Amino acid sequence: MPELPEVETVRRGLAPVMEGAVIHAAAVNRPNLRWPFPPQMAERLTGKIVTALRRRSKYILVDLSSGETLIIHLGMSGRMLVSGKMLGDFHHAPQMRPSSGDHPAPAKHDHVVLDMDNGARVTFNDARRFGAMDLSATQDLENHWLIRDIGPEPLGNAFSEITLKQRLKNRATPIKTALLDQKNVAGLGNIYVCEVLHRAGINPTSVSGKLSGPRVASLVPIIRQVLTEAIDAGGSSLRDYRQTDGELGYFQHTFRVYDREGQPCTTCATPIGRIVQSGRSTFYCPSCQK
DNA sequence: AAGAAGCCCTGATAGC
DNA sequence: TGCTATCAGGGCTTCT
Repeated sequence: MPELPEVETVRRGLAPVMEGAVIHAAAVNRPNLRWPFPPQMAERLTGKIVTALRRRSKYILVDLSSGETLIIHLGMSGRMLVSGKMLGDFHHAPQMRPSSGDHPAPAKHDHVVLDMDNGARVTFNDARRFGAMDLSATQDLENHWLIRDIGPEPLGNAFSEITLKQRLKNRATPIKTALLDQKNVAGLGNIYVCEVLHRAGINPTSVSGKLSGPRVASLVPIIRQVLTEAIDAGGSSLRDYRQTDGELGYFQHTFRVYDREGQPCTTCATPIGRIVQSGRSTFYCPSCQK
């Protein structure tokens, strides 16, 4: 579920409580998520200042004063919970130091817990354990095996009509599958690919390499728009989440096609269809998307 | 080489 | 009620 907008929302929620703060204690409650944690992960986190929180594709990057970066992927069910007495005030007064305590009881699947020196607690909970964490030298981050093959950030300058056309040229794979491929463009998942193709009026089964230049070009601003709208929706929900249970990243959002099989298309009222491509559900309007 | 299927993992849900 | 089958999906690995 977490795609680029959800991950960005989580990053923004974590930044005020983590940036500039020291990781006072790190609890690593199991040896692995999808892959083993790096050696001595707790020790390598403890006592380090979080100098910056960044995002690359669906990865959250936690830069540390040690020169290492903690790479976090939420996978499918990963969640971040922020707790602490001064929860609602971190953003405005990050220098305040609430007393420790005042955290919810440990929950099932709380795999990594970071206690910051400002009293905030950041808990990574992931039922399905498709998530991942690793440590990399910050300098070498771009060469990390999880990151090195990822394509351009869709909201950055490196993503353009030219690069997308280049990537799709001569490709026999359906456009749905191509947009899901992180090498072509970073951060899109099943939900937003479906939404993008609906807005673009492109049938998900269209052969990538046979789409006309203008149609491929039209995808670029639509991808940017869909992601930006979702990030904005997430951002506006941050405050609400912090005031309630501190859970980040899963906000109320309505989709035009995703998970709406049989329901009327918002554009033409034709029932939304569902097909399976590369083992994943694709939702689309058989009438609008040709 | 490219494309598609397989796999990991648990919880929610549907069906019996 | 309770069990079982199915599905969800990011992204690496394996197969064709």
